[in-house]
Amino acid sequence: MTASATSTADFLLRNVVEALPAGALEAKLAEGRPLRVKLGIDPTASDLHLGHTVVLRKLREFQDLGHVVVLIIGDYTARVGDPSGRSDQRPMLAAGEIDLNARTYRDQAFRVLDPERTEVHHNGEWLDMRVDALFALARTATVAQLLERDDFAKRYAAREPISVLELLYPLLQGYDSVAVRSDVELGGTDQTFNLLLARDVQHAYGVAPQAVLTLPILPGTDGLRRMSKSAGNYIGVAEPAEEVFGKLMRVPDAAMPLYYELLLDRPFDPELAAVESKRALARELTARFAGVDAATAAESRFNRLHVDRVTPEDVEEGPLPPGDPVHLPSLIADSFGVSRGEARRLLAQGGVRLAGKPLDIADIDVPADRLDGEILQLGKRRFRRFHRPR
RNA sequence: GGGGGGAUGUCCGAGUGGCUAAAGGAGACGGGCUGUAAACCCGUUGGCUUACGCCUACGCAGGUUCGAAUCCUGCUCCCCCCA
Repeated sequence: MTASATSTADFLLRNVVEALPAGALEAKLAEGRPLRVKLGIDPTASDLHLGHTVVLRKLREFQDLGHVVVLIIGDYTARVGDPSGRSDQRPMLAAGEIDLNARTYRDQAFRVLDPERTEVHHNGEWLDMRVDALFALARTATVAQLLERDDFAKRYAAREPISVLELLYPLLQGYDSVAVRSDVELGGTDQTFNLLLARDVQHAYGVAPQAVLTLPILPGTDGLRRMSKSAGNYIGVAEPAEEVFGKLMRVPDAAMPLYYELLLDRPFDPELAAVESKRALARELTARFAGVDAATAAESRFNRLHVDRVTPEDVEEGPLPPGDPVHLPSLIADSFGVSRGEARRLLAQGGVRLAGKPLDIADIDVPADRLDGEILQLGKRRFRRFHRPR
């Protein structure tokens, strides 16, 4: 092995939790050719989120060294639903929904990846196979082997259901590796089993087994559970700048070191005040995905809203309903999409402001004059200005 | 084929005839505090109603009862075990 292959490997192994089997990556690099580095993403949600970008950034590093990324949109595997890290079965997605999601993935992935060095495939290209081909694939692993997987083992022990289809998932993912002849595959640590099983599948098909790199899982905005759409704790790369910035400011302080390590190129400074390090992170990441201008605007709006507590001027406008006085619960319910009961509750809790001043439950009916041209605020973040229709 | 268990509010999960719009937790939301949409504290969390209150709700359809999430019958769906 050459010295340069070793130092390149060291660079590529930064942040990597495990590189399996030992020395496999170095050996591949030593071949001196552009490697095919695989990442599979199932289009189960419409957006890529920051959690995905941890792996995407690592792929980018490979690209910058001249290697080729093979991005697989798992349109077929999405129909199975990867059970990794889940304790219950996933609902199958409708084909139309999957197609819709798949379309947006490529564009979003290219916010991080270099399109020039990326091959994109849908695994329906090869997984739409004949039954005898599927039989051949199914023969490459045993039930005992598949039950080795941690979450399968737990569910089996707990007598929870495991469908045969789920059991098949790792094999399908492994077949992807055969089809694209991947040299290296990346994934989160929850993917370790699948990534390794792919080696066996490749071997069974007479293809050189891939090296496997696993990366840490990024926690979501709750700072606890892995970032995912279904947990509702995700930050999408295509979200409006304001959302990205605000959501990042909502991430618990305790998760900051990990966010720095996995998403930024510079280390977390424990000396810096929590707010400042979070702010810097939010600024940088928002700029990365939404652009510098949008990030700057998002930050200043955030400051006005949450630091200065100033009512913004540029808010959505709407007409006042006919009738005077105006029944506030109805107006709030219709404008903000909450129920009248909730509007009433918010009013009673001091969560409704008119022109910056809190209203209370006595203000259930308000003269149209008081509302005309003024801004109604619901909670901290929802605003609307009303005008009397002419 | 046989036996057993289950379906409760956004989610998880108590509840076996009235005190149950339904414990508890999570989440979400509001307020307070704050250089954060962090942490922490308090509160709210089915719909309609200024309010009294009314309506809807515990898989679906019937039934028993003064009264049912709780009992009975049928149905649908799900899970486990044995074969």
